[in-house]
Amino acid sequence: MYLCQRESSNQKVTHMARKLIENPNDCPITHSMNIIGNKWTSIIVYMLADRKLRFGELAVRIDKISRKVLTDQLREMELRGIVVRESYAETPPRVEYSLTEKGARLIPILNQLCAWSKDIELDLADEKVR
Amino acid sequence: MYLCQRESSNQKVTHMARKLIENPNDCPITHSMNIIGNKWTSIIVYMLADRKLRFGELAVRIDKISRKVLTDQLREMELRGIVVRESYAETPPRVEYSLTEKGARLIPILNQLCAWSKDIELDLADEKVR
DNA sequence: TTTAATTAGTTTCCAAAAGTAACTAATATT
DNA sequence: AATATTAGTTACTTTTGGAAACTAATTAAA
Repeated sequence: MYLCQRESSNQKVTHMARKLIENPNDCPITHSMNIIGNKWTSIIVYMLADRKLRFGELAVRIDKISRKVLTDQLREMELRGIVVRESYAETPPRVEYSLTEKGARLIPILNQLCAWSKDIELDLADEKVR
Repeated sequence: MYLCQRESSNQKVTHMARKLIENPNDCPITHSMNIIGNKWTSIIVYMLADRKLRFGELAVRIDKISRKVLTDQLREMELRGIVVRESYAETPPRVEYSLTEKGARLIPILNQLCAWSKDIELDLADEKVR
């Protein structure tokens, strides 16, 4: 029930591990949520829809994401086969992230999700409280 | 940037408030993630697809969810207009949750997500480590 | 007539995930 | 020698999620 970091690119295995929902019956929605059930994964996929982006480009486009969390998410997504990381031995370093086929197949679904959320009359709950 | 609990049904306002991603440009995917970007919301919606369910029915169907988190999620979803809570003054109490129109419109999207996740060859990352 | 059962939650306390800010390595440029 | 650049790390704090025991109100059973 843990997704465990293995050797990937040139990172050490720092035992970052995310707790997954147990899913003995292979409930597909549970499986889906174990992959994209967090704040950032879908946003990252969406940002990569058109073209590959460098780490820093992702960071500014997503704006409020911290570099640490962006790194963590990208690692997990790489492990899941949603993104590909390409690192160039240049100075300063260049690292590009792009969607895999599997990641790309999420895009139309995310578009529908966007349509769904736009469809929604601005409700009270969206107000900023405190 | 906080979603704040207001009077709902007969609960007191215990200042449970969830931090939302700031979204000044109304990015639709960010908006979506502020609504369903967590482990449980989609699973709860999916469980309610066919019919209304009582609190306890949801709890056993979702299995590993804790009662506290289930309560929290349902409150937030109610606030968001995704579910409706109907409480009957019986003993023992009966409380039923059902999807709103808005919630129901998520179902076809979740079905596609399920198809996407089933489509995926069982990858190494799914192994239970530790 | 105390005792148990039922349901929809709370409460307390602890673990895990997300976030912040400062720091680093390896050059290239000024 | 100092500064800039990029893709991260590190150490730390805050926020969220989770486990387990507890409660209220009433009916049913012993």
